[in-house]
Amino acid sequence: MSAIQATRGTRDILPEEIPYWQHIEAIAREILGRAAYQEIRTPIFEQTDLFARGMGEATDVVSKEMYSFQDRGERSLTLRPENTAGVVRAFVEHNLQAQGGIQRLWYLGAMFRYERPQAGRQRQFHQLGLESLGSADPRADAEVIAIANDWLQAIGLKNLRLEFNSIGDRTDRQHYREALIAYLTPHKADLDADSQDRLTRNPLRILDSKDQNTQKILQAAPSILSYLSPESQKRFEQVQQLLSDLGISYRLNDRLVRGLDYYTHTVFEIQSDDLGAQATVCAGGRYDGLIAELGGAETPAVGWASGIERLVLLLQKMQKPPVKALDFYLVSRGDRAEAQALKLAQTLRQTGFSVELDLSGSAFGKQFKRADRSGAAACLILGDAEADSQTVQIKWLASGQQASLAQAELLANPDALRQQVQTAQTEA
RNA sequence: GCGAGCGUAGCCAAGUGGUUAAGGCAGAGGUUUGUGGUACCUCCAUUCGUGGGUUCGAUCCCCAUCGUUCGCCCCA
Repeated sequence: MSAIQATRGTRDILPEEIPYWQHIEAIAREILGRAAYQEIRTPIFEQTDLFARGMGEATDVVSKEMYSFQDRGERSLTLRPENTAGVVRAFVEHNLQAQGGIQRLWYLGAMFRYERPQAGRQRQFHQLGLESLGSADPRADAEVIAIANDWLQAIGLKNLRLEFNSIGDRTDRQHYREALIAYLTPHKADLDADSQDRLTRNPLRILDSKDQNTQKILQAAPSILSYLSPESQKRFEQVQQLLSDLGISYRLNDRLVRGLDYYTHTVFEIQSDDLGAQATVCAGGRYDGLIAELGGAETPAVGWASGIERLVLLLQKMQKPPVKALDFYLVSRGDRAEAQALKLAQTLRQTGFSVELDLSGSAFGKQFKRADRSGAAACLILGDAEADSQTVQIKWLASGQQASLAQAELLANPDALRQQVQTAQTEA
C-alpha cells in the first residue's frame, strides 16, 4: 500500500524552511506599513471570466495554465493564477474608489498555474504583491518600485537588477506592433518555430525569445521607444528621473514586454542570476485600462507581484536560517516532579518565557542531551527532591553553572531573569 | 504541452542478474539507574517510488505509471 504524496507541483513547507518565510513576510509588513499600504485578502477562487477579461484571452496563462473547474451550481470557477484581477474586482465591487484618494493595497497568498514544475516554479506558489490604485502620477510608478527595492534589500538579497521599460499606451503599442510585424515578416522563415507562431498571435513576445538566430534578427528591429507618443515619452522620462533621484539604479531594456495584456506605460522586472531559468523575482507595471475593463470607473493604477518561493531559494543560498531562541528546557523525573513540571512550564510561559517541556520520562542523562540540542539558554531540573522542597535547579548550558533556588524565587523578578537569559543567549 | 536526466532508510550515499542491500549523519537504547556537548557499544531498509514483463532468479534488464531535476514554452 503506497502512501499518498503531495500532488505534482505542490509541496510542503516544513518547519525548517519557515524562518525564511517569516523573515520575508515580517519585513514586508514593516515596509508596506510604513508606506501606508493596507493588507487585503481576496478569495482563492474567482469566476473564470474575471481572469479571462483581466489578463487577456490570448495570454498563455489564460489559454492553457488555469486551474478551472465547475462547482455544483455549474459555475465556471478558477483558482487565481495571479491576484491583480481579484484585487481590482474587490476594489470595484466595494466601491473603494468612493473613499477618495488613492488606495494602496497589498496581499500575500497562494496562486495556481498549471505548468510543468521546475526550479523556482510550482503549480501552487505564493506571491506577495501590491497595487496602488487611483494615481496616474509618475511618482506612483517610482514609489512602488522604490518599495520593492527597499523590501528586497532589507530582506538581505544581493545582486539583483532592475530592468525597466515603457510599452506606451494602447495606441503607441498598436503602432509599434504594426512596425514590428512589418520588420519581421520578411524574416519569417528564419525565425524559430515559436516566434513564427507568435508573429500573428502576440508579436511583442518575440522580443524575449531565447533563440539565438531570432535574437540576431531582432538586433535591427525597431524599438518600442521610437513609437511612444510625446506624452508617453515624457512620463517615461519622468519616472526614470524619479528613480535616479532616489538613487535606484536600473537597466533600460526596450525589449522587456510582459506576458499579461493589461500593462501600459511602465513595465519592470527585478531579476537575479542565481535562479537558473526563472530569473524574475518581482515584476509589475502600470495598468491604466484594467479597472474600466473590469467594470469600474476609468482609474489609473500600478503594482507588482513577487514570488516568495524564489526569494526563499535565494535566501537559502546565502544565509543559514536563524536559530530558534528557546529560553528554557525543562527536564523532570519522578511522579511528583513530573506533575509539578507542567505547572512550572505553564507559569513560566504565562510570564513570557519560552519553555520546552521534556515529556519522555527517560533518564536525566538523555533529557540533558535533548536540552543541549534544543538550543535553550538554560535547563531547569525538577526531580522529586526539588518537588518536595518546592525548589528547582537551573543550569546555564553554555557555562555549565548550576544553582538551586526556590520556585517562587525563580519567578520573583522576571525582568532580572529575562536579563540573565538574554546574556546567556548572546554568549552562546 | 515538448526534450533529456534521476528515483536505494528522516537526510546524504555505495552497490551487484544469484542464498545476508556498504558506509556516514540524524534517531533510539546502553557504558553513566539525578546531569549535556567527547568517547565506546548495541539497535535502526524481509527491501531498493509503484505496477507489470523478461529470467531458474531482478534493486540491477525492458515497458508503463507516479514523482522529481534541468532546459524549452511561459511566468513570480
